[in-house]
Amino acid sequence: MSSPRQRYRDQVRAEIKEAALAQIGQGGAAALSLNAVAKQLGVTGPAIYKYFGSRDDLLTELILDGFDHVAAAVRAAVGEGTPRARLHALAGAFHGWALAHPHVYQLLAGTPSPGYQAPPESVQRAREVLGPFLPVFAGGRCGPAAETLREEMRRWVEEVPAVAEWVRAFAPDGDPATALTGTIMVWSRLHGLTSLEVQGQFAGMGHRSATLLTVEMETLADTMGL
Amino acid sequence: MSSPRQRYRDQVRAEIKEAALAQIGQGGAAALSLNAVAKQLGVTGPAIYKYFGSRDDLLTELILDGFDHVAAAVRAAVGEGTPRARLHALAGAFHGWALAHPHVYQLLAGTPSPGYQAPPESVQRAREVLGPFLPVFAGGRCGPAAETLREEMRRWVEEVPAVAEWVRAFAPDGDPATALTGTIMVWSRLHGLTSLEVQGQFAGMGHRSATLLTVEMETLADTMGL
DNA sequence: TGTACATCAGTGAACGCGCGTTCACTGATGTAC
DNA sequence: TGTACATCAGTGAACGCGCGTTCACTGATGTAC
Repeated sequence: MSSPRQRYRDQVRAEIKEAALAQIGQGGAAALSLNAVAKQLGVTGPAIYKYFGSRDDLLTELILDGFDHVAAAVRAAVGEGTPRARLHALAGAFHGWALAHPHVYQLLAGTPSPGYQAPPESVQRAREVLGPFLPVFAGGRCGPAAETLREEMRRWVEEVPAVAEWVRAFAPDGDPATALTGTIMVWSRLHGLTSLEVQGQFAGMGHRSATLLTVEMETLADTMGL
Repeated sequence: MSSPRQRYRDQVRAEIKEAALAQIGQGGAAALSLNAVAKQLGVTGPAIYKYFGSRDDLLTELILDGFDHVAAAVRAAVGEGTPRARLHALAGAFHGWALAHPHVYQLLAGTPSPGYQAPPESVQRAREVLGPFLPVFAGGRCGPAAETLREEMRRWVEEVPAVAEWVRAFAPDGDPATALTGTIMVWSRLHGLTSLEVQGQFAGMGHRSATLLTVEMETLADTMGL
């Protein structure tokens, strides 16, 4: 049970984050201004410093929150069924989340704003997002085209213990290199179509975004022998 | 033959652009400051206004130049051979250009900076970049997975005359919808892996970027029946 | 239940900063007779 | 070849702006006796 003061603090912190995200939504991370956030909450600028140490601290927290949110969305789509069906479910969750929160997606995956240093934890968080894809591919078999990539993944997983651990945590069975190969490819494809769409580059184009997503996942499933 | 004054003007304009690009290289478009550019050229801030109407004018010219450059790089890779080989050549040119000019690539394809309005010409320029891919796919045949996407492309090309013209200009023979399907997919895949790489997300990963590119193009060629 | 004290959210003034942009000007460069 | 004039690149001062951040403060809220 938290004290009333703590409860109030938490609530104001949440309101600050919300206003900050809204601001990022129109102008990117560079448009985030503490003074503007304060004004929107009906408060003077310095008041923010009671809740966040600095502008960068706020930005960092927004980014880590974003990773947690998308990771939760993907995790929630984990289920039963054929590997192919599971791939579609996970990809749909990722893509759907990004479209629902385009500003946050750009914050996570877009160009970092000038002078901002991404926190080291973000690598770990990104792995949480992609982790659920690993077991989907772990039981597959790479087609001939993907075999060269698998070879490189095999070396990677052998040389970097943290990667081996990551794969083991999500996909204890099956071949780690195959799991990584599929996951890298799904990441690249998802990011490609999602970021083009989130940036409005598909605007006025005659396709529904879900169609491209489906095609890309379907062909990836073929390649990975799912 | 241009006058000495004109020649001098052109040279200074080029130097300004160069310094501006270097600045964008470390900090994104939001880090572009006219005063800083001027200082780097050993000149006071207002002098820039003799050459560019405003900061946004400069940014616009950099973007349009960037499109022209990447379009030229792709065009230079057009050649003979099987469709599959031509696809690899074009994709390699695109990807290679992006890696050689990561700042510019992010300028073209990344999050626009706050308050900046992309010029309408940029749509036309982007079509010049992707155009050479159209004839590669025009003679292909979509696999079953891509068929739904092709159907949407068929409607698009029927409804938007500018798109039909674009396809006809680059791929007078073959099926326009198939050409568009392959081109959209190649765009999405290229942007995905290129932007992840340009943003350093693949850093410390055990794969050479060319491998992923090759695999993605190889599997796309399979899907499109090349 | 009432009083004394500690906590702490928020204020308002101030700091230095760099930004884009304007304006009247100086002085060198080029042009025309 | 020399002189008068026009062009125009660049200067320096100034504008208003919003930014992140600090600091001493006020006043309300919560706590302890």
